[in-house]
Amino acid sequence: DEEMEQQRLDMLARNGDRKMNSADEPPESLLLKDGLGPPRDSIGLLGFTNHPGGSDSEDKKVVARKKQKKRHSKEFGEDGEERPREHPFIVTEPGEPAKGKKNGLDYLFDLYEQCGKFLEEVQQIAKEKGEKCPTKVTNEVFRHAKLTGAGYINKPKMRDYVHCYALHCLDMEQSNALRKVYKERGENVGQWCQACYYPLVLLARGNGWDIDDLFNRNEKLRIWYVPAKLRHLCHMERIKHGE
Amino acid sequence: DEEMEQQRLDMLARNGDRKMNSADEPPESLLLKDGLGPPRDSIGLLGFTNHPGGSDSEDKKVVARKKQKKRHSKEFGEDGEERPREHPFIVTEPGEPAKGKKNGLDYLFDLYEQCGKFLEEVQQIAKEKGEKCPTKVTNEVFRHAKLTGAGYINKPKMRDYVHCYALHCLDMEQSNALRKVYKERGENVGQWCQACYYPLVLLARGNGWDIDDLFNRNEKLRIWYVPAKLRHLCHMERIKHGE
DNA sequence: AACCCGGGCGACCATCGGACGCTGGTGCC
DNA sequence: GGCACCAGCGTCCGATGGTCGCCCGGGTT
Repeated sequence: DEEMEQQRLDMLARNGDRKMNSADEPPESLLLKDGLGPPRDSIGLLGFTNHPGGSDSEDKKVVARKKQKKRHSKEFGEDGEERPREHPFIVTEPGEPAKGKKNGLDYLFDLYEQCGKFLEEVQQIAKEKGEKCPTKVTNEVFRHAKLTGAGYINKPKMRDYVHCYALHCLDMEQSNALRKVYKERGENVGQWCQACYYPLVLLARGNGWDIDDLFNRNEKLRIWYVPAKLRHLCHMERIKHGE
Repeated sequence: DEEMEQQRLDMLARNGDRKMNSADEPPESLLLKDGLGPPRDSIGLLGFTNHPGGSDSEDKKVVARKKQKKRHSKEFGEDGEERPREHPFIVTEPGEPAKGKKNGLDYLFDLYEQCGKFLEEVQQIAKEKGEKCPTKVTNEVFRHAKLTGAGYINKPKMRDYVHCYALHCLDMEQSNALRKVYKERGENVGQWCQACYYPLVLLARGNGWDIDDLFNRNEKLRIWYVPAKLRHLCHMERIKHGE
């Protein structure tokens, strides 16, 4: 059980790998004006520049990840249709179009709405066929989206930003404010993405630490799995704040 | 799509493998007095003594099932604790104790209540640990039951009789009547188990063919997955009855 | 004791939810 | 053009829901 807690910490920490430049580290106000905001790293989201030095005997199973090989044939046609990668997202304010070969956050959030539509189609089809009817965005929904022409939608992308969409749904004011601040600072998408966790943890605190309930009560959010990272952050804060 | 329908039929049919003795085939009244009851096999539950002769080129993937080896060491102790198999169920009337080395149906249904309790424990634990909280009887619940001393509970057993428990929950009158009839006939558990499907299909019909809704509205049933076979039977009947 | 019926549940499988880091697109100099 | 940054998403993985039929318990002869 203690061992599991350590694994969870490791997992959460890994995200801190993204380079942390201490020189121009943003002030705490980044977390938005509330006096509630703990100092930047107090819940373990950042820091841990690398594996915590303490226990190097703890190789465990977390280590060995097999080398991934992308075929990406490059050599002539091969089979059919290699989709070019989508343009990266940049932090934009609401209504602001993305400049250059980039996509804005309004577009990102629209993708979630599209998935909702695809889910409804999958549900309709399932009911007609007398098959089990999903209540969440499942692999089947992503498959259906891809086959139905939305090849630009895929599971890992949508999973990466679920919590950002959650903030957008649960507190658009705060979501918009966060976008504005991060845009003006010139922060990259990764930083903004990380920053979205905090306001959500605060929202969860105001809801008796029940993040699942927060998701389930919201019409748009109900169909998305609560990201494990968000759930664990809420848990850790609850413990730290003394239940 | 047509191919899938065929696979479904195959699957449903396989159950008919249980020897069908045409000599002493029970009369249609077996289905209980309602005039609604179609003739015994009209929804494809039985019959299909073996693979439909039509397409033998259709080896597909349905065929190759690997040889199962049960270790069942037999040779002295080996490791620890080989649980003896539970006594088989027999059809009993409500309140009737099972004779001989058998278990009665009241006991069977109690197992489902026990699983409900184990689920509640797992939910409590999950909430305390800030982990995802199951709403259904999952593998985790079976694991918890086994570890917590209910070694006589296991997944395939509980799955085998979910629809019987469903009938018990949704229409105890009819469930009790069915038990009585099958008991008096001296039918075995397999026959009774099969017979439980029909009343449920009828119940579903009275609920706009929505079997999931029937499960979800019932306090006790909500935690059990709707068996695929039951869902498909409802679907086939809906189609046959002209939507 | 020998036999056969029938069903308990071990073990398997496709697919799921979930995660991570390799490529390679992109902007800057 | 060359390079460094960084994030899209291919690909992997443990575990899940679901299933089937082997093996043997049990009643009968």
